[in-house]
Amino acid sequence: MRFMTSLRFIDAVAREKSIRKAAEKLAITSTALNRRILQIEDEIGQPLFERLASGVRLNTAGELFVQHIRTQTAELARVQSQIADLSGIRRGHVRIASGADTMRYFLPETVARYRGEHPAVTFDLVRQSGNAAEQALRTLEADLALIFEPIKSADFQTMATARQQLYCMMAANHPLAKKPVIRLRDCVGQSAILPRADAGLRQLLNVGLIRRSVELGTVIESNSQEFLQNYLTHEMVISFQIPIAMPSDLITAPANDRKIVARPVDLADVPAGILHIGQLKGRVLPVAAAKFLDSIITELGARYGDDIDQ
Amino acid sequence: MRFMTSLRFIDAVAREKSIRKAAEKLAITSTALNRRILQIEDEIGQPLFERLASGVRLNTAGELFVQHIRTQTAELARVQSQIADLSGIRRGHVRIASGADTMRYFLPETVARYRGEHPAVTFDLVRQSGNAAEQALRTLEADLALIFEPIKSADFQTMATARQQLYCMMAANHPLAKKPVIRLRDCVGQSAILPRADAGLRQLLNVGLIRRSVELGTVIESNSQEFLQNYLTHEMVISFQIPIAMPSDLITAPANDRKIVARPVDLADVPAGILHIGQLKGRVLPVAAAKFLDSIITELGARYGDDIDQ
DNA sequence: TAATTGTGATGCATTTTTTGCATCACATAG
DNA sequence: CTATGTGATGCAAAAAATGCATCACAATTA
Repeated sequence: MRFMTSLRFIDAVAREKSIRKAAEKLAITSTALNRRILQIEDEIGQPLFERLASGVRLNTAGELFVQHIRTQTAELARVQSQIADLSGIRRGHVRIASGADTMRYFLPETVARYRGEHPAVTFDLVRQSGNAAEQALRTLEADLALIFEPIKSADFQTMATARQQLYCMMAANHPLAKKPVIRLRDCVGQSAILPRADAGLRQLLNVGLIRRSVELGTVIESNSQEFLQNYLTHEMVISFQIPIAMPSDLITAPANDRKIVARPVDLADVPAGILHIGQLKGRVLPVAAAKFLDSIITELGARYGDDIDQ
Repeated sequence: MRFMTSLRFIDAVAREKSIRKAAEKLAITSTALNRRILQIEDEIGQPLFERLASGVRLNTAGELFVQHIRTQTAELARVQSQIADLSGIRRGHVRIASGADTMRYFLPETVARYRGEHPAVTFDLVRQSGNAAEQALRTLEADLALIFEPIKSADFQTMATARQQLYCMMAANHPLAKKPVIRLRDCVGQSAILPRADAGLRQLLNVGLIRRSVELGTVIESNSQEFLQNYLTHEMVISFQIPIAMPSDLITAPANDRKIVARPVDLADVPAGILHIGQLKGRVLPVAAAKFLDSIITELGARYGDDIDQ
């Protein structure tokens, strides 16, 4: 949209904190960008940026104005999506900020199904921590966030939650694999490979470990879920995972020819964690995003039934 | 604001329902205006206007987009006002839609006091019927509305109300002037001059007249309050008015040297009417408008005390 | 301390965009 | 059918945006 150009440019400068850097990203010269900014500042009647030797920084007026730019950009996207929806073919763009848990299987499957019905809808999927995801909602870089952690921001509006019981993962020939349900005391002395401390799953597990006074032999920490899962076939260790981050047939299907198995951890030891699906409070989502949110909720309902709240 | 030009133009065409007429109002050629519209339609991906032989008309997409333009324009005004407020001197523009009642004395006095404190704030005051005022809020042509009538729109957010008792007005030497309180039965057979049927006051009076089975000799109807009031000194007739539409000292000050007097109508005959002060539901007002609303409420409180609700 | 590097601002020529005139094509009213 | 009004379009002129070269300033580095 042509008339948004100057506003987009200002937003870019605000994010880059430098006119020259922003100009490079925007594929124009710093001269042109600088002039657009001076022009807007002139029309506003006062500067939006402080000029520092190292670049620029938003002043108070700039903060207000950039916030306005971001909400207006999001609003425009919503209206465009609404208009596109009039023609029957749903178009639009959905931006999702989410943790690694849902990026593995849940989102690929859910997005694929949605795109099967609405091929003109495009997606941005950004893997981020809970904090960053909440921030992305606030700066309107994301429409939806899926967060498996306690929610910290008051601006987060939870649209649905899914309870996720912790599962213990291990090679099929691991001694613990024989038990249908794992108690934490069974894990004493076991070597474990775990996600890093900033993951919601790790926090959940820690609660149980402290409560039961169990210590694990943590031999590896990684923020790569791929690594953790694939490592299980190479050494006799255990790991933990929540259902949504596991292949959808891992729990339900018989484990005869599997190399890796998942066993639930007793809820008395580790309570179920909560996956939050939400948006920025008070925001009206574009049609495509709102409908995809419905799609997520339906999918969660089909998978976890009673463990879903809306 | 330069970047709003195309949007402003589209809004103008939507209001004029003709590109050529809008172009004239905007002081450009129809060619330029037409091209801007075609460009935006091209960017949106579908037409916003239906082309008729008599001009243009918004289609559904256009309705959505123009609504967006109007809210965006209002939002921009709010942000600008907020930014201006940072510098200490309050700037801004307040647009008020109101009936004739408050235009006579109340608004001139209240606006003057406010401008005394904030000379950089400018005003638009549009005298309109209740319906039109509600409509003006909806199209974002007005920030505030003062309506002495039942509210019809669900989009109207009442921020304050003031109860207004009906007063009977007459020349000081009129026989009824001796009574401190007027009963409707006192008015039987009196010649009366009244506002037209679409005024809130007239509707209020009618309720009482029907309830008490009283008929007035209505000799003149007019929608000019000036006319009604000034006519009282020329013929022995009565009229009716609410306090807010009377000079502020008419009720309180002694009537010794007055040519015109006001006497309250018994509340048992005619209930008090409600003056509604409000804005478009859900809208965040510019600083100047929000503060002026405070000012109105304060002024009403000072005048009518307990008869104010917030 | 002096040189270097990185920043935003600005004059001038160039390119791109917007505008206005003249005109077309079409619909409606008389 | 004619006259009048509407929006659309080709083309030249006017206006605006852009890029290059360069300046002035501050912070960092040698």
